[in-house]
Amino acid sequence: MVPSSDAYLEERKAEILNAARAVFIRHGFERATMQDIATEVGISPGAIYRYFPSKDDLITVVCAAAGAAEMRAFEERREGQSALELLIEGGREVWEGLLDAEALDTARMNLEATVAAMRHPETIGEPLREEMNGIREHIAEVVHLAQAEGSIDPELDAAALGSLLLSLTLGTQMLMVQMSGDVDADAIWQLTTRMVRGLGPEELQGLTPGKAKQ
Amino acid sequence: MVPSSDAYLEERKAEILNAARAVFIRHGFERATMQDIATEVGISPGAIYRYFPSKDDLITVVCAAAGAAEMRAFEERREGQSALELLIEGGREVWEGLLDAEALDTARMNLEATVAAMRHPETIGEPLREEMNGIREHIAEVVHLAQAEGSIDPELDAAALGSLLLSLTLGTQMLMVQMSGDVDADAIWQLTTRMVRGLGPEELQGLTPGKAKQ
Amino acid sequence: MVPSSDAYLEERKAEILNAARAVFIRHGFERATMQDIATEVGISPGAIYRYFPSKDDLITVVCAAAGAAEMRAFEERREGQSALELLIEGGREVWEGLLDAEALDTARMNLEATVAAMRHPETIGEPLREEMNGIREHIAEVVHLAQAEGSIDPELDAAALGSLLLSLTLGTQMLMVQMSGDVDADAIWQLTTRMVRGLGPEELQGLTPGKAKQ
Amino acid sequence: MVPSSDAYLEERKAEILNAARAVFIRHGFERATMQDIATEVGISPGAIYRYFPSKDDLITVVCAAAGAAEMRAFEERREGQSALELLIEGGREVWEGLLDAEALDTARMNLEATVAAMRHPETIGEPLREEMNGIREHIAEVVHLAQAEGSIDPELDAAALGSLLLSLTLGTQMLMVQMSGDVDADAIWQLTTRMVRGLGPEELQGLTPGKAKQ
DNA sequence: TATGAATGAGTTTTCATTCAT
DNA sequence: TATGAATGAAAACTCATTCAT
Repeated sequence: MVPSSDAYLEERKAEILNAARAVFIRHGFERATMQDIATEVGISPGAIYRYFPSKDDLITVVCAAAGAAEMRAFEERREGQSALELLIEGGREVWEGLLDAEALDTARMNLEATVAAMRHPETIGEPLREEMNGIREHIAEVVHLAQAEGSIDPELDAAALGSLLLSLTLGTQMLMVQMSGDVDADAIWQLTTRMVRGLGPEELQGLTPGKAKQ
Repeated sequence: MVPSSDAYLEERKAEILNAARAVFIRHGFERATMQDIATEVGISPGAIYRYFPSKDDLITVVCAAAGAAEMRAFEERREGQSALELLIEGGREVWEGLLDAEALDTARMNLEATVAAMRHPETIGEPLREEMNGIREHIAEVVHLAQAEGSIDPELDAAALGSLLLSLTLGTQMLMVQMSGDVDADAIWQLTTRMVRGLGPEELQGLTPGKAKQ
Repeated sequence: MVPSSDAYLEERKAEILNAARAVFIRHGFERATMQDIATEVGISPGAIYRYFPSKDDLITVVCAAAGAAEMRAFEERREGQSALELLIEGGREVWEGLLDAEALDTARMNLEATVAAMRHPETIGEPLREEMNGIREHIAEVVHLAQAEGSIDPELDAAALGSLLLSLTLGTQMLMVQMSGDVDADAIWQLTTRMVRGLGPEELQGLTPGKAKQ
Repeated sequence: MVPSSDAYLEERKAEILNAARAVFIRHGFERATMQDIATEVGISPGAIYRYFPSKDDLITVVCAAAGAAEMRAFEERREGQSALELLIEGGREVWEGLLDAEALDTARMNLEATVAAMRHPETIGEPLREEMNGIREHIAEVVHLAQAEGSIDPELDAAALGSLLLSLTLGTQMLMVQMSGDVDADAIWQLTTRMVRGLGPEELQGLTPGKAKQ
């Protein structure tokens, strides 16, 4: 890799970003120092400024990345499924992110980003809000499809269900942080699917949650 | 009020605590300065140290207060209700806290406290964890009662439902912060009660969520 | 004791002075706070200012008292003794102060006062200098008497012996502080008397210090 | 000198140390500010922290240096001398330090260090104690040799003489500080040698200091 | 480009002193 | 007179950012 090439610069930038993320999770945005990050990458503090104009900018970019990665899973739609299955399948993919080894770190970064959004409404808050709103609406759309196909009660407030499912995801992350990871996210997810299946228009026929149980 | 009386001191202490809370919500724990807090109370920075030994202590106390206030509502049990109604009624009281004028501030403080818990596991993390665990178990107990009385499927994982409901509350707060308050918390709550009522063993007989509407 | 009487005030003043001395020895002049002293006396910090205009003044007075007490023993001359015995007897009384239970505290205060004298040449340094010079000259006078009576070599530099004996006293205090009291002051004193007695004119012939002068 | 070279850093560190010593002598450890020191070196206060982690550390290092330099002279033994001459020669070298232009500053630093030792028994007190004890024992050893060769009374308490000579040195420094340098240290030294020579077993025959001429 | 020493503004904390009660 | 809460001026220390090399 030629040092002067754009690719080299991009790679270096990504490297710094990763290090920053790790350090930010470890120490928090405010407590983390540029020196910490430089040490993590193995460069000098001054060098960071070649790639990012300021610490605030670094924070902004890390937050944006966090928001973007947040629930990319939702984007991957599968064909040939009922809308209800699509909803549950999408949720499952998101929840997988709450179960893996980095779940706690992801949750911590999410918390940090949310708090940072309060302090920087323009640069961090607004993009995060857009992101979250997008997810919320995306879920609501799928719920609409499920209502159209009859697997969810058409009377039900689709937007509310979108918010509820999103909140549940965020809240599970928050609880994980508060409980230092001692949360049975899988059990919550199993229960969630059961409850969602229970929203059928006729709360009865054939919808046998017992069977659907995990 | 005599300046040297205990009552005066207590009042002053509470005043500083309130100011600190307000300033912390506004600027965050790290960014808020003792000067900010002093200015908010209308005293000199040095005076604060007569009441609190350090900024960290002030943060700890504010967080503890936040945790304690968090869901005191749950403690107030009503007599003469079915366990299911008790569960929903308790939840409703908690959710009222998500609907009032200070809901956003409460949510912000909660977020701050959760992030602070990562940095101070001993002084802030542990008490918060205890608090949250208590609530989680409290809900699980009520769920058990509901299972015993037959209003909730006895096969269901009571602990998971406790975690789920707690997560949903936390997540709604987090979403409110991310969306700057633009969340229809009431709609989420309505949907939640419907979903909980849907957990009955026979998902059918006469459970009319519409009527239960708060 | 009527609170408004002068005697009461004087007693209170002495009480504060004693407390100040104790606190100063414990924490040093700079580190000791007015609050420390007030607590030691059992009064409020503000009350001290009724008796002493400032902390600096308190330090000055404590230092003056230390200097004055330093070697009051010397003043008490005995009659019917030879000048040499007078010298040794006077020294013995001073050295008794290096052997009692409070010797270490006295030494510490002396050190503190000497250091304080560097910072306050006018108010602390000058009186201390006067005091020490007085003692030095007093010893020299006794040495002169001893020379006159023939018990000490008349060629000897009386002023130097005065300085030497004074230095030895100060130095033993300093060493005691450095060694946390682990100094056999009595043995030093025994040796000192022997050396002083060895300064007689007839140890003699051939002993020509003048010539030996480097 | 390249700023990043080790030699540059060492030199800068030494420069700061010297400035600190000067400032500490001028204002005392407590009163001297990091700003004072920075100004003395001609750098910013923050820069000092690149070389020393704290003001306390700076004080500790300055004190250690003072203790170490204290009486290095003693270490330089000469061959072909009698033990008595060795003792007196060693003392003379030490006393030369009490006679030069920096004698007063050295004495002041010594006083400061002794007082600091009271406040920091671990970091300053203990090393100083070790240092002083080493010197005391070193002198006692030489005295033993002198006793073996017959130039000092073998009955004499060698340890006491070690303490006495050390105390005299310290005390002369202390008196110099108290008298603002108005002490004839040379005269004290002359008298000291005479008194030490007077400690021979037979205080008479043939002790010819003239021959012993340094 | 990279380095890392230096800057200097900003923060917490202490404490002599004052003064209303 | 005594009290003790409050003041406010330091002072130690941190760290984002700069810039000479």
